[in-house]
Amino acid sequence: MSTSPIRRETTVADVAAVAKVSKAQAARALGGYGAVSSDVRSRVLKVAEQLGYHPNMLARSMNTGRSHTIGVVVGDIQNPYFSLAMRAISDTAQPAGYDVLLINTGEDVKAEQEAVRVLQDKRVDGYIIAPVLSDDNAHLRAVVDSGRPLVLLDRAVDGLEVDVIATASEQASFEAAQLLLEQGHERIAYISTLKARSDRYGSEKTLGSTPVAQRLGGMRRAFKEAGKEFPASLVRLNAGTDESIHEIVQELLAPPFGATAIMASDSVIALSALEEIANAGLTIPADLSFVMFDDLPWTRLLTPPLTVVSQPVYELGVAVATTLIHRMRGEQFSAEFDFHAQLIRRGSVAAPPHAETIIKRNSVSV
Amino acid sequence: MSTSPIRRETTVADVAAVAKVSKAQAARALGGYGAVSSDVRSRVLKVAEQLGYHPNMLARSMNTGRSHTIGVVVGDIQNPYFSLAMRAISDTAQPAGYDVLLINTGEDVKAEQEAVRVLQDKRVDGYIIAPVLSDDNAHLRAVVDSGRPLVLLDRAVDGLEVDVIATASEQASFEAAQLLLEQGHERIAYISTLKARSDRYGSEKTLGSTPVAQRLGGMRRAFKEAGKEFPASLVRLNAGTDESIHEIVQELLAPPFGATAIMASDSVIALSALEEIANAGLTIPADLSFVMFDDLPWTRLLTPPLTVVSQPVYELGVAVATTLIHRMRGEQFSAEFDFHAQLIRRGSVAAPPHAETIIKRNSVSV
DNA sequence: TTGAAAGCGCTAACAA
DNA sequence: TTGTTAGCGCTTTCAA
Repeated sequence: MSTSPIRRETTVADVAAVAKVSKAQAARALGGYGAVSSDVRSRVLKVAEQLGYHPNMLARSMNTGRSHTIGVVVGDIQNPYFSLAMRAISDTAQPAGYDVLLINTGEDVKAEQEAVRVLQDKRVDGYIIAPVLSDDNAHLRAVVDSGRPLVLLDRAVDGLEVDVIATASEQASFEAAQLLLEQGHERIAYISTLKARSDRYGSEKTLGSTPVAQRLGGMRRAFKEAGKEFPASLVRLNAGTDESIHEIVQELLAPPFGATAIMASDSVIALSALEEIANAGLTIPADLSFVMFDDLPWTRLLTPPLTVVSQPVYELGVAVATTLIHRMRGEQFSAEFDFHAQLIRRGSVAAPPHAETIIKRNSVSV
Repeated sequence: MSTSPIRRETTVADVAAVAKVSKAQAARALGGYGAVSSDVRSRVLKVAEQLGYHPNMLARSMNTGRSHTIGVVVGDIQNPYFSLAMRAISDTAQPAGYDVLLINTGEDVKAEQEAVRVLQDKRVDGYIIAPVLSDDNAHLRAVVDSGRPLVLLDRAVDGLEVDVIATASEQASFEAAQLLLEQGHERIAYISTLKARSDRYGSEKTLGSTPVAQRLGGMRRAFKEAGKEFPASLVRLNAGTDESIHEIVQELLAPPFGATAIMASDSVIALSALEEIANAGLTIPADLSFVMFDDLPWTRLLTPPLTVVSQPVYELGVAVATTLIHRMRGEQFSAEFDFHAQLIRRGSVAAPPHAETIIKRNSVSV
């Protein structure tokens, strides 16, 4: 072996010595700052190349105070919503010279607090967080107090004045509920992973300005306009696991509740719910109507294709990264992003089984 | 404001001063190493708490040489295969005290080289890489030479003796091809994103020990056992974009090639291909049989449900992280992982349109 | 168990 | 343009 396996990495000092210049000059040439004559620069660079010099970013960061790393905290990187956003963040941050330290919390608040802690210790230059809870913010406040920029993805947090990049979904949700109401549905269920103190949704309870709150707001408005009462008992939160979703769906479909339509808050929930619906032997949309949030490619391949509410997830990711980058650079930045969800009508919504008026109308037209 | 926005972070020295102990003792107490009396420790810890002390990991890493960070390089984090593996890596690394620096290469070799460079500079303790190419390894060799452990995910690289965690897929692929052959298919196409010099597959060309090579090997074996010639002209590589996949599918379906069955190398390809197949007005499995690699939840929801080759992706991720962690700790480790893909027969494979013998058999039994 | 002092590899004053 | 000298915040000798 020509190179010993355990060898010290070459440093600026090594390069400087061989190139016969001062450590400072070598550092300047290597770091690309300060004033260096082209003669010295080329000599230093050549020696560095020969010696296989690689700058130690840890040392550099310690001096400059910038790590050129951003911390991203999400609930579940496996969820297509987040992996797409992550892709966008990565695509945007990389060309700007930032790398991404990714922490997955499994939608657990304690893990999120821990994540923030780690990122602070590692001195990331900025944070992108999709917070689990909207009303527990001590750890997020600590980030803000640290003076490093934080941009929230998807959900705002009560009393925290930071940039929030999210999708306006009240209107799309309104339209979805309206569509269902027009078809004769009244018992419309909504299932979400959103963490809440209770699994049930009380209208009095504030869900903050989370997307879920917006969506329920849109639904309420549709019910109000239709002169019907919003079935708050059909809203289910904390739908974290496959099992819990299966249970929820069973319960919603059974007598006391008897949902005739289900709106799934994201694709992960939808997949579990659809599985359970199939298990129950129900056919969409004849027995049950279905709407899912997020427009994934496979929704078009189902029979019938799913009616969905699409969100500009990639664009959201780009926006959140762009905003953060501007903040980290200390630049003025006040772009107004206007992302809104959009209802895409496909085939999974129809009249409920026993809505006589609708069925009558259908039988006439068919 | 009680706290000035621009303030220096509290350091060990600050804590030491207030606690009236030496910097060294404070550091020992805070860092949890060396010998510290319980009296000093508690005093130091209390002061640290009051002052809101947070260790500067950059400084610590510089001294210890360990950053407690692992670098993960993948082609496309948006691909469910990688996002699931990533989830597994994160779930495994976190409890072991490692964070993840994620770099997405977009399946571009230059980006991969750059990624490795960045990770080296940031002094990650170990690397998990799903290499784009199997025969271009200078940058990977540099990693090995640096003395920090590298574990390859999914694909081996020629001449690089490092741990490789991958799925054995020759047999499952053999069975898939066999299933198709039994049904009367001979013009079986295979579409992959694998980067190759040519889009076409020449049997003489070595694909290294990539999963694709294994899969094609399995298919060849099935053809050989059936006494048929393997249609190498129906193997398509470099299927990177939606457009290219659409084109490939169109071409494969048209006269010169006339594929009667398609095997999609991953879910991203499958989605594009299925879309194009639907556009072409073809019905699966009546007009065309279809097999996809990776068993995603939605494949069960299609009509017909897709016949797939499932891979233990999460387990793969856990294994790759576990292996790396052992290596980083310098522990002896030689667990034999035995991951193999598995054919799951569902409904997307049937006899090709004009296979008289099969059709005859069907019409008897139905 | 404690403390003083050196040093990790780099950047940042300051002089020359 | 160059070099000298201090640090950055921590760990790590080495003595005491």
